[in-house]
Amino acid sequence: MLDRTTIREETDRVRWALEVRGDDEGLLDELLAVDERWRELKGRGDSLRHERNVVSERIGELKRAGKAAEDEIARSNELKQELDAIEAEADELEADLESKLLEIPQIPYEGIPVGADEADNVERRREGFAELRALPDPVVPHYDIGEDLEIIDEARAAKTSGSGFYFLKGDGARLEHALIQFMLDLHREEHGYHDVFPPIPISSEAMTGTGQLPKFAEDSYELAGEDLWLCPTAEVPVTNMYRDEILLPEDLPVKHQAYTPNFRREAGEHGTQTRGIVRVHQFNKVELVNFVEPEESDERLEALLDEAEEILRRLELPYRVLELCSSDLTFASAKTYDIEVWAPADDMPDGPDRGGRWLEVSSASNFGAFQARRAGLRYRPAHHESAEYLHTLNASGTALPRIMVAILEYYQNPDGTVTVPEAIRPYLGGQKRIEGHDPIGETAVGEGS
RNA sequence: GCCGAGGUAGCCUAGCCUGGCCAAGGCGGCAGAUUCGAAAUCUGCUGUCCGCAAGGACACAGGAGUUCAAAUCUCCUCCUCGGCGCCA
Repeated sequence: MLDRTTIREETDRVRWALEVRGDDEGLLDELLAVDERWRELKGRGDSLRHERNVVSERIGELKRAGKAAEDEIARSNELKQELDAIEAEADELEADLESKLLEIPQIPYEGIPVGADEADNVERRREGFAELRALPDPVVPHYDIGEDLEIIDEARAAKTSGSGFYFLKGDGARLEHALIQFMLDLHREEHGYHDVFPPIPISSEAMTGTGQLPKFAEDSYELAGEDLWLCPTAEVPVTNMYRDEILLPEDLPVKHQAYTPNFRREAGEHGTQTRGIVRVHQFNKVELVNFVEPEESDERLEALLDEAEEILRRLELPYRVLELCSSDLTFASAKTYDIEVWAPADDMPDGPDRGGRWLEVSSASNFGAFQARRAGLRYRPAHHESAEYLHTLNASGTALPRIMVAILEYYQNPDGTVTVPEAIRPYLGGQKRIEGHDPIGETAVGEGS
């Protein structure tokens, strides 16, 4: 969140932020009005409390001297009544202020593209298109080839969990494990990341710290009867693990990575563009989380993007990099790059000129002090007496299902098999191709045919 | 889940039984004095909020209550540690 001083003293910037994000500015005006009233009451309450303290002290003196203090006690009780009324209203206003403040988004960095919707995102680069593999014509979509090879099973997942879930089987499950391990190893060995495996149920407090709550409660799964939510992204537990702590300069930069399953309700997201496993309720992801000193965050975002891109380069998957425009930024982000992998099968109107479509596999964001302020993430700079909020950043490194989609489509062969990208063969015992075969076989499905 | 002990400032600790006299003391950090410079020493500062300021309010895990007055008494919640139980 933004701090109150920013809201008061840099109102124009906050207003600009709401405007370019396409958010309602009414909230800001309400907030300012509430703040003004609150400050007035705060002042009155403070002076009443001061008087009460003086009177109380006097009572103590009188009693110790063995004298009567009835008048003072009466005065004190009177003050208490007045104070109660003022405090009741002030508390109410304060709570209102807090909740409004939590709904004011991060101010985007100057210089980011200003735009009305995702069409205004700016494509920065395309990579990996110089030497493309020879592709079958037509390319079989991942949901079909996944079923043919018996490695993705949505039908059976419907029996255990409903729609929007899938089983990975045989080489599909092995490919998933291989990709996870490959990503973790790469980031650890070459980018200096420290591994973390966090708890998956997450408290409301932590969800608020990174900005998922209170505004986006409907996006996540809440556990019945508990104040806990299923992890929507490892960003939440990993960013919150140092909640209310003050880190030392030598702790920085913090570079943590975590593989977790991620759970999202994705209410209302159905249609042809979401067929298969591109938009599901549960998916695995390796997340990169960074904490840095404020002056380093701009540079770190570029480095973070490069670290995430390295996964695509090693897997030799063609992709592009977008810089998100103001209205497409997430709530807490000041600047975001998206990495979209090329999935050649389904021709979409907004897809690349070679056909197929773009799938977002990573989003690299600089949150500035926005999350740090909410979550109480501070550090004590060398030669300074007071703690300061640090800057948080994160990037997916990367999301698994869409990488799987890209591999199944881009690496497929005319004979219906899929070549394993060289970078991950060591994780599959040297295996070069995925040829399918579920030992349980089709007869066990029992579709009634 | 049961029993017990705890949670005080960036860190360590006292105060709690017996309510009031600024949450004492130490470490660390900052500033000043001293010094050619440093060490040592001394002094001040070292949380949040309101206020132009003077100043004031708040803060002892969180919340509620008792009281003229709560770190201190009462109740509830959370968390940590130890023991018992259960368990992949």
